[in-house]
Amino acid sequence: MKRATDFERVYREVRRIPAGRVTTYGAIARRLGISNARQVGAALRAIAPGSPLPWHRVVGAGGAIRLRGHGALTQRLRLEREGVSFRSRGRVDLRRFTWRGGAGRT
DNA sequence: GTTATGACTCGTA
DNA sequence: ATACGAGCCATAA
Repeated sequence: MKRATDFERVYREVRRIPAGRVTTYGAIARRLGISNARQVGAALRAIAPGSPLPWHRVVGAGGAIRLRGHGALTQRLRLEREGVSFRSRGRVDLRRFTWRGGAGRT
């Protein structure tokens, strides 16, 4: 039988993040039992442009946007449109917007 | 098989 | 706050 690849599992997890919430690469890695956060980033980097996947809801440790260039702006704009506010230095206010999934859903 | 790459993270300065 | 270095390790070439 065919088992889901790590990438697929990452995508599935990202899809569960509700609008207006964010999570981090490291948190997803931990949740899925993936050895390092870099792999989560690799999965997201591999998605096709225009994918419906809400990839913008994944940020780096401390709420930092890790994308560079144009992508960073797109991510911030999308998040702000969902009501996610940023603190200084472009950090998401994780205290308020981190998605605590699994335990409570939504 | 080997290298190179990186949307990570953390510690140190 | 910024900068650098070092672990990290799956994927792609």
